[in-house]
Amino acid sequence: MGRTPCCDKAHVKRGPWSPEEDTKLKEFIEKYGIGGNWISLPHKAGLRRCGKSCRLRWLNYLRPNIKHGQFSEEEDRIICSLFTTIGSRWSIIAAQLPGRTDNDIKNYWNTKLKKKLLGITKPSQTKPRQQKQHHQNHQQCCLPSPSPPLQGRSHTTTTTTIGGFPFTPATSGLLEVPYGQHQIKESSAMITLGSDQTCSSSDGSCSTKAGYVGGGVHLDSEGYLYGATELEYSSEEINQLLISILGCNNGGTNSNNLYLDYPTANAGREELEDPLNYY
DNA sequence: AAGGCTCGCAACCGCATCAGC
DNA sequence: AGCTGATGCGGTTGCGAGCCT
Repeated sequence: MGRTPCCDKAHVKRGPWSPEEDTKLKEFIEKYGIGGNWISLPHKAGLRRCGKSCRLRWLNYLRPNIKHGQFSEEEDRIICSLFTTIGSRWSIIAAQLPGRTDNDIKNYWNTKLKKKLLGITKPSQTKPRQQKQHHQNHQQCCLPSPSPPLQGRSHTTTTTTIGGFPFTPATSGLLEVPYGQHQIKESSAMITLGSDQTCSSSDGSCSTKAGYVGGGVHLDSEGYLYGATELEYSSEEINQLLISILGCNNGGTNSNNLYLDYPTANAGREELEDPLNYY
């Protein structure tokens, strides 16, 4: 009945790691690597710990080049940008932030960023605790509204406003969004989650893109956005995506028209494949 | 000064996925 | 193709530290 436990819980130590255990684990791994597999490692290293626990401790704390401490503003921006596009896929987000672990980012998001960005102010008898944080101005950045990550894709053809821009869905071809004078933030353009090529559904041509932002939208080197043809978004989803890519403040400079060309091939499809499966 | 409360973070848990047989 | 063990991942929990009354 049930699954077999990964280790004998009665005979392994749990809870916080002691400095001695850290040293043992670190020295063992530096000398022998993980020595075959994580399950057998604790025994070989002379630790009374579960293999999973050893792995976690190594990955999240002991591994070289782990960055601890405050997140920079740039890191904040990358996190919220990626969260907006791909949701809580912490390992993917962590891969974009050298030295940060998925656990770190998850904790940071859950305890700080989420509250900041969504403007959650818990009714409380007491005054909010003084934050050790260095920056206070993130409410204006990245998340326009407290909506869930991209999911349950829906098709829309209504004219609306996204990111402060007039938004005009057209009927054919490729999603193409001229930015005008808006600069693409470099880090967003460098995010790479999937193929670096997209193909036009209208003429069949393919081109290499400068960046793959996730959620099926590509940036090319000239500042154009391209949506993969198999994807569709509601205007609200694109709104989130663009705000996260363009940065915080479009500041009402809304003189540029954005055009969204939906591939006609997908017209009428009730349910589309989850684009995240393509990664 | 002490007790209560809140927050942040390390660690745990269980499910999903991968890899080898 | 199916089974089993190992690993990866994301959600959740528990504890310690700091703040408030």
